[in-house]
This record gives sequence, C-alpha cells and structure tokens, in this order.
Amino acid sequence: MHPINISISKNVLRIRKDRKLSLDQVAELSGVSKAMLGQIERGETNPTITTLWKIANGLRISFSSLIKEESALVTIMSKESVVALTEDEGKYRVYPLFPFDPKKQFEMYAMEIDPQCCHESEPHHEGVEEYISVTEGTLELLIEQELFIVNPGSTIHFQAEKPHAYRNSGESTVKCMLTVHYPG
Amino acid sequence: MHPINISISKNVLRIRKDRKLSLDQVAELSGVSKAMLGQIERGETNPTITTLWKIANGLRISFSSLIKEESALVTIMSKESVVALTEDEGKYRVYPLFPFDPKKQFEMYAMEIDPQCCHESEPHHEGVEEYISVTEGTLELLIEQELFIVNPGSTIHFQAEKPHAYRNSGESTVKCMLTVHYPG
DNA sequence: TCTTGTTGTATGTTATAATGCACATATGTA
DNA sequence: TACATATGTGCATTATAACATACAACAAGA
Repeated sequence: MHPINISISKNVLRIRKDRKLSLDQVAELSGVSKAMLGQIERGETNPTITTLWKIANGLRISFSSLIKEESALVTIMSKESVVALTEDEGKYRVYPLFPFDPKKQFEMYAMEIDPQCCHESEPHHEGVEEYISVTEGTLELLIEQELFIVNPGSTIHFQAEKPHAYRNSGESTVKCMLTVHYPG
Repeated sequence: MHPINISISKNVLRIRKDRKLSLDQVAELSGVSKAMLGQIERGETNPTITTLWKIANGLRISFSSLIKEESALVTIMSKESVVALTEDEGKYRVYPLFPFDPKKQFEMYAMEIDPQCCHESEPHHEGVEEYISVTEGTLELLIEQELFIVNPGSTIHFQAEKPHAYRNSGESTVKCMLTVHYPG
C-alpha cells in the first residue's frame, strides 16, 4: 500500500467526521459506494483518479486537500531502514533516506564508495544541483574532466547536469551524504 | 471517461515530449509499464492514485502539475447537452451546466419550475450563497418564512444555509439561472 | 425487551486497471 | 537490400477497484 493512500485515508475520514456525516451520506453526495468509501478510509484500497475526483466534488473540497499530508515533526531514517541500490558489483551503494518529494523538490541519500571504485553518475536535467558532504574517507569528484578533492567534514556543491563521476582512490570506504535538488 | 483524465493525459504527454523521453524511458523512471503509460496518454484508462504518484515521482514533478488543466478560453453549455435532475414528479428540473469546480468554488445550473410546483431546497453548509437570475415567469422564493418575488430580468442573492424553497404560483414555467457559491 | 433505524464492516460479483509480450512502423547502418 | 535498434500500439492475462447486498453492532424509543 502506497503511503499517499494513508494520507488520503486520513483526510477523507477527518473531513467526514468534522462534518458529522455517515458513509451513507458521503456516498449519496459523491456517487461513490459506501463500501468503497469505507475501504478508502481504512486504507485498504488504491482509489482511481475518478473516484477521488467524485469524493472531492461531493464534499465540495479541492483535490489537493485530499492528497496533502500533515508533515511529520520528526522523522528518523537510517541506512538500515531502507533498501540499498548497488552498482559496480556492490562497490557503490546508495541508500535513499528521503526519496523525491514533489513538494520539497529534493531527495537525500547516504552514499558509500569502496576503495578503487569509480562511478559515473546518471546524467541529470538542467538546473539539478547536488550537495555532497563527506563524512569518512576522501572523495574524488570529476566534473567535466576537472578533479575536485573533498575531505571529511567538507561539502561540495555543483551543477549536476554536467557529466560527473565519483571516485575513491584511497584505502578505506568513502561515506557521504548526497542531496539532490530539482528546479521548481 | 472523466474529464480529469483528459487533462492528465495531455499533461503527461506534454511533459514527456518536452523532455524528449520515450514511453520506455518513462516506464523505467516511474516503474509504470509503458503499456499503461500509453493508455494514460491516450486517455483510454482511469489511473489509480498510486500509478499517478509513481509517474509524478519518476518525472520529478508535483502531483498537481499532473492534474491541472489549461482553462478553456470558451466553453458553451446548454440544457440540451447535460442530463437533467428532476424532482417533484418532473415539475422541478435542474441542469448542471458547470458542476462544482474545486478551483473556482462554485457551480452553475439552469433551473425550471412548472406551474403550481413548490420545491424545498436541500440544506446547504454555512457560508454557501446562491444567486438566482429569473429569465421567464415569476419566481417566489421563501427564505425563513419570508416571501420574495423575483421577476424576469432580476437576480436575487441570499445565504443558502437558511432553509428556503422555490415556488411557482403562476401559469407558465419559471426559468432561471442558479449559481451556488461555496466558501473557500 | 422487542422493535426500528442507523451505523460501519464483510462478502461475492463485475468491471476494469495494470502488466507482459508480441507486433507494426519507422529510422538508420552495413 | 538486409539487418539492427528504437518507438508506440494491440492483445491476452492477471490483479484489483468498485459495486450491490447482506450482515453485525449499537442506539433510541415504545
């Protein structure tokens, strides 16, 4: 079950309760069966756009008020809690801590590069920027043939639409935080 | 097929073409099969929220940019082009010309009331307002026991959360335009 | 207590969203 | 021409959204 349906679930339930409506009444207003409404409120189903549209119209509310989620005050993520994406035979590992959020326009990864590994990054769109904070080891960053050395404690910022590669020429694994920002 | 899917269809196609991506590439980015993407772009299907979410994330765009529609410059609606809602044994007819639009917060109906018909309106929420322009016949409007006479060419405006009824005591059918406005 | 009605949930069926694969149509290359 | 690669569409299958109906839990009266 996709997280967005949890948000929708909460929103529909909250609005219905605020207005002191029964499932039958909302079914009458929206033209969606109360069985379906119940499943949506319980987060047991994955509604179609049309169904959600009917609900928004029936309740006289905007589409976005159904899909918005209350921002969690605190969220703690760790490498252990996510599934790593590996490349270069496991020598290059990326942990998506905070995947792309359309509202915030960025995503955050933990990144690990084993010794003697060089990883060419996927090309990005125009306006995309990266921020890399190195926590352990020394990262070598090649941006358009030019080499940049990033030591632990330092953060580098660059335009990611240019071809670039991450390299670890050292003896120990490089660990860093990668933030990717997308233009509005 | 619900109109909103036409908007989604156009948006996905436009964004994909702008970025010069193939269906295969978008499928790779979003995790949605290219067959489904093709159907969505052709407006042949009614996608689920989760599918749309995957597309928005894959393309790194907001949810709302998928559902927004370019406002048509001109739209002509008539009673003949919509399905009437009838009550009071067909003596009271409502034609939803412009159904509720969450963005605009109002809806517009054509309304016809045959002679000797009195129709009690559904109760509305707080803050809802009605505007009624009479084009033919004389409308009698009862708002909280009080009687208002509306002649052709006149428009009446009132708070629709108060109990109200439409009445035609004349000889000919009353025809009017009804606009309902909902609070933001 | 026995209705009577109102609420939300559970079930079986139908409609259809979503997929995977095969196909057709280019477009370029040897 | 023959071959290869990439693109969008058509089709059969599977998964599941949506519905109609029946059911269970609870409440308010009579």
